[in-house]
Amino acid sequence: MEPQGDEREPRYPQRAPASRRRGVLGEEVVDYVRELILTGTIRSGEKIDQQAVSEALGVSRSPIREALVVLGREGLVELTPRRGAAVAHLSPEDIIDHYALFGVVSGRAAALAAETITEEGLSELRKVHARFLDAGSDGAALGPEDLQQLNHDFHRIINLTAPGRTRWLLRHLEHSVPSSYYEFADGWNHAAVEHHAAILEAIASGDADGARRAMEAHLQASGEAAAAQLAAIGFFGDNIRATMP
Amino acid sequence: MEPQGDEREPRYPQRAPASRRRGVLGEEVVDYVRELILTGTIRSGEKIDQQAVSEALGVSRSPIREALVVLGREGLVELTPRRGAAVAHLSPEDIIDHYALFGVVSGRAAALAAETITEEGLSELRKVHARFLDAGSDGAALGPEDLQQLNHDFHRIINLTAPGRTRWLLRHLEHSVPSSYYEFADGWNHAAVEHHAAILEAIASGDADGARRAMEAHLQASGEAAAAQLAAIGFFGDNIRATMP
DNA sequence: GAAATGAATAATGTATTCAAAGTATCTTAA
DNA sequence: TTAAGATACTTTGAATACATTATTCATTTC
Repeated sequence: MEPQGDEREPRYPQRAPASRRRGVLGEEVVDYVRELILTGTIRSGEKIDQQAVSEALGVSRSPIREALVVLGREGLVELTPRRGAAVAHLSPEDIIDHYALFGVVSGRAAALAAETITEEGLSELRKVHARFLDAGSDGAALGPEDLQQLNHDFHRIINLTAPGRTRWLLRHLEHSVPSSYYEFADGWNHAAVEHHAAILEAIASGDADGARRAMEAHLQASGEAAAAQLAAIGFFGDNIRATMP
Repeated sequence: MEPQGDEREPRYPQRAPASRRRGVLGEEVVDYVRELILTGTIRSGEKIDQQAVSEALGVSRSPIREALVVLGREGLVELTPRRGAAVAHLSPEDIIDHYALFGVVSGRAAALAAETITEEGLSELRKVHARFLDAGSDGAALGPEDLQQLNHDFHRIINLTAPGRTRWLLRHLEHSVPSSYYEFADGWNHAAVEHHAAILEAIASGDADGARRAMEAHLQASGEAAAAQLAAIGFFGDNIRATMP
């Protein structure tokens, strides 16, 4: 097939769709392309070749198009009417802003949690936080994915007290941005533990406004860490221009 | 079912796509279906027949599918893997919640406006508000659409001070819910004028937190009005069951 | 008579085809 | 040599075709 220089698009790693079941192909394509974007494999502003993705995944262009429409709605790709799709041109400020939004919505959830969380929920929250705390202090046998999971659980318990639409928006805000906290920075987990402690304390004492503020601060810090991580992997890759005459 | 209903789906009003330009058909279908949902033409939980929509608009099913995927992301439509699309099952509480989210995000924009709005922006805002105020007091020759426009302008000026992603989210939150304020209720404009006055005053005095709270209160009231309007048009149409034997 | 089984029917999801618009290449003139 | 224009090629967006799955409805069985 490629004897010599048939370098169509070696950029898109081939991957067989996890499940061949009809009806979910589009979502799998969404995940695939989103990962390519968030890992910096395809850079900001770069065009997304429908046929290349189609060949890489071994599916037709129909699910590809639907996936690109979804990612367009998420704001990760820009769709230009007759010119196709390209990776959205997102600046570090956009990431910060996105996390600030994430913050005000999560803050609302935290405020609601402070008012309505049950004793069971609170004890669950304390348990998760304790494990998170231990992992940071004594270097327990927890891998970065475990920390990621604990962090996720902490937020999930809080968000469970929020109404459906708030949870729905939180899910979307979380997915359309890098969430691999364990990749953020070295000191990140330490900072996150302190943030979580403040959030937990406010919720436990029924301080809705304090919980809101603590959560907003936490997400703001997360945004800065996420922007830094993205910069590190070349997500904002404007350095291309710097190397070009 | 209709007694002699050999007609396929008389529910979908035929409509010629406004522009035949390639590349925007999908968006037009989105608008069409969204309007059908928000006007209560198709009820909560009702199935959306792709072919019927396709025939009503005179386009193929491809743009229909893309539109349904978009509406699924907006939360107005529920997509079940091999069972197609149905109008999302939204409760009054969901509408209230949606507006509460709208409120916290708008509140962030208002807080930013209080800190960063320019003199020009502030004077624009005062001008728009004055016209809105006049329309309410002396029954000026302003139609409901004009009031709607003035209300929209008021918010737009505030939101212009917000970063790009915040504006982007606000646009989406606004579109996926009824925004015909002039249809809300009789006293609505009067209430909105008072809310706007409070927002304007807080922004003008640089009171970020006050602007945020005023905006949140405004959107919460809007949510209740919107839920009432939706109930009035039968959006939550569970009364069907009551009239059926 | 109600539940269950199976075939017929319809609708969905994906692939494929086709026409229009974009992009690149080549030619020609200034 | 560069700029402009024409032509070939690519890619997109929409339409159509096809295969699979869901739904309906008649028939059978308990």
